Amino acid sequence: MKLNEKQTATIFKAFCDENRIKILQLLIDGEKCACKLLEAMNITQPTLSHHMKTLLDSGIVNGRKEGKWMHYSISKKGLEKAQEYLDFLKNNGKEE
Amino acid sequence: MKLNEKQTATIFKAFCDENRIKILQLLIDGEKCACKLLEAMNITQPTLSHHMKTLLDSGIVNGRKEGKWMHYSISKKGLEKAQEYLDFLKNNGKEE
DNA sequence: ACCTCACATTGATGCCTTTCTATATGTTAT
DNA sequence: ATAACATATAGAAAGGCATCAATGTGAGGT
Repeated sequence: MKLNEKQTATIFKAFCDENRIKILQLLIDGEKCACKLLEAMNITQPTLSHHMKTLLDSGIVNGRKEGKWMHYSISKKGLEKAQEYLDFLKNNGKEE
Repeated sequence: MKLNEKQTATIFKAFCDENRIKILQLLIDGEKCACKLLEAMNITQPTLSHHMKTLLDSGIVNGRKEGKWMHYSISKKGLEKAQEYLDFLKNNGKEE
């Protein structure tokens, strides 16, 4: 595994907050702009922005700017990285 | 998915702390007792105990008491639960 | 140019987590 | 019984994180 402990923790930060899980659920059926997410959640706009930053940093979510809108979507690549780590643990440290 | 946001977050708490990742790495090559983990880590015994509780709560680690020793190991079942959730996200909310 | 809208950033506050020391619990050996 | 050991728990201090109101930025529209 080429990731260190800190990097690994950063990836999984995406999944260890209730509100971020809620956001991921909202993104399951495809890309959404921040304003749509905000409507669906019970938090203020700066709080959403904060969580989106965490999600982007984790690599689990992609961001795309279009005019004044930010569109967010789940990153399959990011998910695969997380999955790789779980597989790594499951296979006793063998890389597959 | 039968898990709510809180439960999901609890599972992934296992992976979002640097020290807990280090502990998981130590458990990769099989069951270890708390004292062995303590030797390998740079933390005090109560701190280790705290992290082990978090790991047990997440379901990612199993605990087995034998005399005065606690033996910890990675739970394949717990890992699979985490994997299921990642698959769920990856497959746009389809259960496989 | 100006205003408005969508979002990010700043700074403050409260809470939750990590960490420690000290102590309790439970187990084994003497 | 008691001593020694392994681990858990309690309580406190420190740091980090989530949250908010206020403000900044940057894009479009008038």
